[in-house]
Amino acid sequence: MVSQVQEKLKNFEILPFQKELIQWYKQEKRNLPWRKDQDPYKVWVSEIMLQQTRVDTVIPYFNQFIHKFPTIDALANADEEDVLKAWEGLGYYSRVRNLQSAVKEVKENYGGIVPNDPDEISKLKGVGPYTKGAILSIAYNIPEPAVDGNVMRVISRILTIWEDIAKPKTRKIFEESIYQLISQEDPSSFNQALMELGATICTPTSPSCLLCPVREHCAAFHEGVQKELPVKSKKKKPKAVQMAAAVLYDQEGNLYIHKRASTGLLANLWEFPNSEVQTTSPTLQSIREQLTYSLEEEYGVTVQLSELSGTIQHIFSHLIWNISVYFGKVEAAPNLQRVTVAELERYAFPVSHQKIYKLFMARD
DNA sequence: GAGACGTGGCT
DNA sequence: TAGCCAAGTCT
Repeated sequence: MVSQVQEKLKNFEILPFQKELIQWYKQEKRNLPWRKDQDPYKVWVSEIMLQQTRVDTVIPYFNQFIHKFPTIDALANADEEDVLKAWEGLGYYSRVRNLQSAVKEVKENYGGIVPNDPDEISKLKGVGPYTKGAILSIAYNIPEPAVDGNVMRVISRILTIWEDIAKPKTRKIFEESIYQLISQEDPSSFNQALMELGATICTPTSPSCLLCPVREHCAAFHEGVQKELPVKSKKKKPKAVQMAAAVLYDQEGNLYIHKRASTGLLANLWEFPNSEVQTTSPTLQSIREQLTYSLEEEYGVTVQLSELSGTIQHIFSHLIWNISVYFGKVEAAPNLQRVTVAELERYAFPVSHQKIYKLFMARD
């Protein structure tokens, strides 16, 4: 495959391509908050936030995050609670736990300076091949490829690469291509230009080829196959899971919440006590009975739950939660965290449990 | 290497 | 609507 790329690059006008692409980028680039300077820390934070996440979603999170944690030192010294709270609603929460862990590593072992060595930076938690290349090129102007979904889409069209970009090994083909194509003078602009082009012109479904600054270099455009590329195999459907959750409250209006495990789904976030339930159980227990039993077993809480108060659906990338929600008045719940409504806003909740809380607040 | 890991927006 | 997507990484 790599030799195929070499073949395609034989008659490719690399220098004009670089020049036209970079010139377009410098003229048309969006004014984004992480482009105000080249601070490696801010570049790093932005790259982690942007993983699998839209620019428009990231902008307000980035601004608030940098306001709260302006430096490596600030983030290294912060409480994880506060860090997760700043990430609340962004998803893929291990990203920020890894980021804080890596920042501590940089503070302790690299004197607070983000390493500019490919092997050293790769050792940091949460820094994979893409983020490595992005930080090295954008913050340090080192000619390393930063191959994300945009770059695979753009390059697959430019060079008509028909490999399935959903396969992990395919990324290497694009990295090889970029090593050949990347500007040695301005790798930062080159890499960002490729991503910018993918985000604004060379889009997935209907690319605006007539506006493209490098369409004359694009094999897919010349062959009229830009909409057939890139090739990407389909992912399978998320699996539905039946859940039940209880909003427990007491006489004083306190609520009782639980901190999730430190690994796996939504790690270290807070939630209302809940349980997965069987809807196909041979004993045919009702969901409410299963939840009552589970509250007793898991949290030692004995409670008379309300009738079904509502249902929430929450769709993750790999599963679907259908949550039956109940309310319950308790005297106390020793194994759960008691909080006032005012205190609740200091705890980070996944969106699914924010929905549950809204249901509770809307009760009459 | 396939699956886990979130969320909200778009077609 | 159901599916796909958006600047991936870890296990």
